[in-house]
Amino acid sequence: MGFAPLDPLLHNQLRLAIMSLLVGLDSADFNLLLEKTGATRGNLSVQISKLKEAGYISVVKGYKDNYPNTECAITYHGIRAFETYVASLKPYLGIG
Amino acid sequence: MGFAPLDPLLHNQLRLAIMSLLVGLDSADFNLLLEKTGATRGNLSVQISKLKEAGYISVVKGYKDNYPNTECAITYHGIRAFETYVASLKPYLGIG
DNA sequence: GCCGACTTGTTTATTGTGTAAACATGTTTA
DNA sequence: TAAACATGTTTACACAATAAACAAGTCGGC
Repeated sequence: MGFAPLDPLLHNQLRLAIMSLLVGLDSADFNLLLEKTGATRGNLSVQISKLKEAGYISVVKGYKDNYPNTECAITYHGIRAFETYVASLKPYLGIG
Repeated sequence: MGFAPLDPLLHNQLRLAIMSLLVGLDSADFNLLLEKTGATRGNLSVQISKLKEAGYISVVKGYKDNYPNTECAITYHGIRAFETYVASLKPYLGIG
């Protein structure tokens, strides 16, 4: 029962919250993530970029009611990474 | 089902591994932690200091077979913090 | 005894990361 | 048309993580 390395990208409160939401939601826009996570815009923007860069989420920029709108969705790769992270973390927590 | 803040002190791979071990072990010396975590000495030393500083663990320096020996044990405060962390983290992971 | 290798840990220095403040761009309202 | 608002992005700073360098003592051969 060793301690597996934890994906550093997911081992961050905000990025993990984003991924956790997207796993259950299929898709969410910037403002929904903002509301659900309680993050600042700046921080949310940065972390979305990192998740996108890693291919964990897809980001589509469009417009909604004339305003810019950023729609995020988790990718298959992201789901795999999230599941691996959760499994790797459990031994640390004394779970399962 | 919001996302509670995660104790930054515990939301770190090495410190979490140390705490996880100490929860189950009552007491462990520097070398045991070194072996079980796979960390470097420098890193382990730093993170032990931080956990001690927070009152999450107690550190007793003595000697074993003529060599310096650092014995670590989790405190009641540390157990509480660990349990709170685990409970706070679960919603992020989609657990219970 | 002395010198080099080993043991146990600490301190430091560098690199990276997290975050909020400042900024950019466009839209609505008065 | 000016002020306030909406949606993000960029940047700058402080903090954190880590390995390398260091310190202090111990053992073992000569």
